[in-house]
Amino acid sequence: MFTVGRLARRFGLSRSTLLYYHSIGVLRPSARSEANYRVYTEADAARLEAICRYRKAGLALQEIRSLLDAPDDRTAAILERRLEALNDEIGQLREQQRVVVRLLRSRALRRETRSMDKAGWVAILRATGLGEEEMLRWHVEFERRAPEAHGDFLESLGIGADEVARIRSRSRAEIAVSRGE
Amino acid sequence: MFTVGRLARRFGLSRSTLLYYHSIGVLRPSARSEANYRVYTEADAARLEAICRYRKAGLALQEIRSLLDAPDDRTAAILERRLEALNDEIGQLREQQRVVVRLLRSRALRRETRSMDKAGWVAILRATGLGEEEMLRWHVEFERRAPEAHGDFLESLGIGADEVARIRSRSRAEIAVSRGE
DNA sequence: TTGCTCCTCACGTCACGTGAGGTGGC
DNA sequence: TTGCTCCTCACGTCACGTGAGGTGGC
Repeated sequence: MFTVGRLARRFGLSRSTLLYYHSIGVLRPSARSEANYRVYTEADAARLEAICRYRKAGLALQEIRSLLDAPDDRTAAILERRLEALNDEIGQLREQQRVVVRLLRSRALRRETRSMDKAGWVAILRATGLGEEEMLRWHVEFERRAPEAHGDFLESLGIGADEVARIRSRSRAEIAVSRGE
Repeated sequence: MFTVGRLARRFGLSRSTLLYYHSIGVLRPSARSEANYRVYTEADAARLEAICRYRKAGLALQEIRSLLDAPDDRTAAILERRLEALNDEIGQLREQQRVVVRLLRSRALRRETRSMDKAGWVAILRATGLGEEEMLRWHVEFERRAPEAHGDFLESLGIGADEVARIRSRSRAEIAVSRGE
């Protein structure tokens, strides 16, 4: 003999789940106590166990109800139908995965073409009228004012780590020189 | 310039879907006509196209809305999160598949143990007082009155096809004898 | 009396579908 | 006038979760 809360805890469910199961008639308590409490018997618990098994298979509660209340010659057919439905659902999620991957790729592509690589930047700076010396000056200023951002920027151009390190150390050397060290 | 119905048809959606998109603010028409009709522009259509793409990825409409209205540096993160969620969901459905298969197997097993095998039948018939001769007579009767059912029955006992064939041909031979052939 | 469990509504969720009752344009 | 589309509520779906307001047993 159980009350709702006890039965719920025994099966790792919430009380409101059992109240819902009662309301839709898939699991009705065998009796009521004097104080109008729901009283569940061992037979009710056994039924709940079956319900949980079928729920783990993803069957709808209405289906479970008709399955438990009807003779079980339909059970196998229902389970096989569920198997097919699961295949469909998994296929749909796989399709969604493909869509997500495509979206990620197209975004990466767009960013690649939208953002700049080394050649593009050099071209712009040169068009602005900067020579080799001014470009070095530009790196030095960038490194002096925002060294981390400078590093991030260089890496975002797709330059190798060693070249990034070379540019930055050369910039730092120039900074030291300008300080008279 | 489109009205709801037109735009819906163009994208293979229902009118109520667009009404719903309006109500939650993910796609608001740019204007209203004199008669209070929703008026959608090409820009709205472009936005709807993006919405459909993200929906095919299984993103929630709220997420899509914030994704479209915010700068898109969060897009990649959201898509990657969706990819993980999809993996989880697929995993859960696979688990459900395993449960269904187990249920089907256990049902088959239960039926096997509930139903009879050859030894069980022979034991029952022998306990009923039948000797070898009467058992042959029983097969003969069964084969005479319902040959297909006889075959099904023998196969249901898990007997090999060759033994089934032997039993039945012997039964048929007896039938022929009893007819005086 | 204090906690605890119990009770019965009733509303919210998500992405729509489906009327109901009424209006506007060809 | 007849169809057609349009409009705005409002309710239903599925499996619960979450209060709200109140009662019973240790």
